[in-house]
Amino acid sequence: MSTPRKPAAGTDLDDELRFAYLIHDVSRLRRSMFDRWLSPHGITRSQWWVLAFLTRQDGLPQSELAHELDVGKVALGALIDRLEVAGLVRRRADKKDRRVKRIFLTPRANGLLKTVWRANKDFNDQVLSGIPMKNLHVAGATLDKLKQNLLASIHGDTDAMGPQD
Amino acid sequence: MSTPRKPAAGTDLDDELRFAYLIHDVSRLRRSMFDRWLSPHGITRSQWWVLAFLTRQDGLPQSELAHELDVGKVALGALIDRLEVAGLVRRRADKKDRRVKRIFLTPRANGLLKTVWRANKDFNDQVLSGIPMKNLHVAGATLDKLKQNLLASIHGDTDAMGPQD
DNA sequence: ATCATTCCGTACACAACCATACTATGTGCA
DNA sequence: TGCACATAGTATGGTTGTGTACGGAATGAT
Repeated sequence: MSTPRKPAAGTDLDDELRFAYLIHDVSRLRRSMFDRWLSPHGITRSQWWVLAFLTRQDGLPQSELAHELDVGKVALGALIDRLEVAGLVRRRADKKDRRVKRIFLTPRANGLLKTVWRANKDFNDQVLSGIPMKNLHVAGATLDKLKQNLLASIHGDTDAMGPQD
Repeated sequence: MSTPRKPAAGTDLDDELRFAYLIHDVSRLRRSMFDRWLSPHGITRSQWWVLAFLTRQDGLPQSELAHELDVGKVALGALIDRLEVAGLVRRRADKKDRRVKRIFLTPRANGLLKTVWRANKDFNDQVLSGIPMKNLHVAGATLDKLKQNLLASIHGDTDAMGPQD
């Protein structure tokens, strides 16, 4: 396996930048479109993400939820605040450990979620239309590798990454 | 044109979700890594992005800069505020049109940029390492198509996209 | 039992982004 | 000229996210 350190000989800097920019761009576009699309429902993408996760694991402590969603405790706390005000979730104290507050969906949230789930699927269908399955898989694998590289650079590889002072 | 509405027959919902999540994830990871990496330099990724663009076109009006960077006028205004405080850019009034303020890099910014440019390249090299050129191109094309779909859904196609009430 | 440590959630401060509304200025049309 | 309209930048307020610091509660060691 001659996996070169660079993607390939002759790769132009602009190619790399273009790709980095594309990811950033597509991600931002998708988020903003989905947010706009979601706005009539009265929730945001981040809020939806929280609710969606709770449909699979209701009653999680805030910390675990934050970890699963890969978001800070503070950010999640603020999200829960708004969701609670909107009547979509409820905080309930854990009886064994008085530090933790578990988050539960309300019936109202369950109703909303059903609508949004299907809508999310339609959104994905539309956005992925005209893309051959094969390309989707190659792109998926590429992004996966990218993700691994990024994760790897968090752990041991940081000395090759920056000033570090 | 039989561009199917779905990417391909048999595409699983989970495939679509996985891909959407991958983009989101990779983008966020990359941003956060780069931000962390950039922090010793005293600027953020967004600020760096502004400066980088100015190296190619110094003296742009705020509005044009905002358009080029695809960010709102307000967001850019706030960015410029901070960059000005940090002594990295300067606002100067246009003589012909007293409404516009043109943004210029300071010498200090030019020094900083030189360092960050090369570092950014190293970062990209590292993150893209082990990815065959061919895959990068396929993934690029896929993301491009995705972007076009997203942009298209802004204009005419919204009736297939959501509740719209 | 007490003390240090660790963990949970929150408070606070800040960066970034969006949408809307506003001021000041320029432009075009009657 | 004068008035409607468009544009540049700012103000304001809301959402999401980060990092740091803090109080309350559990835990482990002595």
